[in-house]
Amino acid sequence: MLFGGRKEDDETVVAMLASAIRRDISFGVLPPDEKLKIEALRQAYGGSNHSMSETLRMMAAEGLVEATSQRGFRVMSATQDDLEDILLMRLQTEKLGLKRSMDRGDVAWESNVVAAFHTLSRAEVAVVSRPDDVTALEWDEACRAVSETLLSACGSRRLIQMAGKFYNQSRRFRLALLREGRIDFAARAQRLERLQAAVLSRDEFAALNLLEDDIRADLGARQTTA
Amino acid sequence: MLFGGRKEDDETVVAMLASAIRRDISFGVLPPDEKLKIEALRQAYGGSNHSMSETLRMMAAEGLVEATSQRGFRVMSATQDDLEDILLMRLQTEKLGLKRSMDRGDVAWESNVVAAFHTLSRAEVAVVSRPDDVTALEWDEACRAVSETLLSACGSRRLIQMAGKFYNQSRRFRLALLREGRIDFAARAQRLERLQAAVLSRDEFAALNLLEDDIRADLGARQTTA
DNA sequence: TATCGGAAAAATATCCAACTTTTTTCAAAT
DNA sequence: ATTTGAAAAAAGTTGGATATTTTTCCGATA
Repeated sequence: MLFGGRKEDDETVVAMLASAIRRDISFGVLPPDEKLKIEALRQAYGGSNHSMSETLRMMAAEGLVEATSQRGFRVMSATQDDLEDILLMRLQTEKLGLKRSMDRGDVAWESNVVAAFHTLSRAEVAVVSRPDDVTALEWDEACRAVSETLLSACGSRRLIQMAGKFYNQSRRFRLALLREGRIDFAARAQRLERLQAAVLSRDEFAALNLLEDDIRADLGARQTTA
Repeated sequence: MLFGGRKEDDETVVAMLASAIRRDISFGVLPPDEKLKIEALRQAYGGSNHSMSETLRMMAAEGLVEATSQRGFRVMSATQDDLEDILLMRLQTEKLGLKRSMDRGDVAWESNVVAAFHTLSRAEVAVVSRPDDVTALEWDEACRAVSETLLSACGSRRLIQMAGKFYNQSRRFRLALLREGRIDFAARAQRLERLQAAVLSRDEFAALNLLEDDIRADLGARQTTA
């Protein structure tokens, strides 16, 4: 475990186990395709065999873990195909969600968008200067919050859920890019600023293109626009 | 339980419980928003409390059941909003999937499509003449098989999963329409025939429009095209 | 040497019974 | 009518026990 992030507040045991394992998968502590043996995990993370079993079953639904009947669980693979598949789904869900939010969002939504972008800009500065795991996690959370906020006015509960799920699946790849120093933060800052402006001025065409660029950059893909 | 559909073949206990409960939710035996108490379900469907708990947690991920921390589970609501949300997601996922399949599908895919449509046409005849629950279930399965086959060549594992998930969520609504005799099977037959023709002749525009019409009709929504 | 088969070991899946904590219910008191 | 708080119900958790399945490994056979 990277840092004993037990939020001993209100969460249930299964939820705590899930977030710990989720984090370790995101950071690659549990590498792709690794077998997840109940007993071993139980000793490493705590909890009973049942709790662990339920946790893994839950994470299988999230797409972070692969379940095979009577053969247990393993960390979801992270091949080029997976990356492209996740990229496709993120583009589809987030673009649609943003479009709908821009059609429906009110002033309160706009304020939330501004707030989320502001938080992110601070997190970007922090992660550039202090690239440890805690900062990385906070940066990633800020990114997620922006995405979530952008979609929050789309009016479709299921679309939001789906987008969140695929964002979670993409975490591993983004954090790997960060670790390898392959993120151009200057370009990012510019892109995010333009995205925020486009969203607030309700320039749908520009916003969707910028969002697409951002998601592609997030996953290390080539840009569409020059 | 409608009919003790235990497939005592290979499935695990949790899988059997899930398919039994899934079916009872689809048929409305377990109505929307009904509280699902572990102990009561355990007695009705069998299995231990853990098996039931895992089953419900799994079904929550499928979107057929709603889980609230420390407050148990209830059958997912089935409001007009839910219907429209599911409709939106089915349109998005299935249209994109079909488009991609039509770009990529080979002759083997075409053969599968023809086969699936043929099976469905037989099931349609059966469900019109003999509208009992078993026939309804077979008809529904044939519909699902067509949808799954249409998407099978789309090249995106996650897209296929999503589409299947939302199809499952829409089952309740389709079966309700069927029960209430609100399905125009003549129009359906025509639509399906035209859809198959459009798909096979790779007429993307026509195919996507027909698919949209079919999904909308499936969920009792107004048609877009006159 | 390769592989085939089957015993041994490991791991999963399941159940039972008890216990803790949280939520819900319900009736009495303000 | 609202609040309060104790009793009841239900969810969450655990440990241990057992059955079933998968994997591993080793010797026999071709």
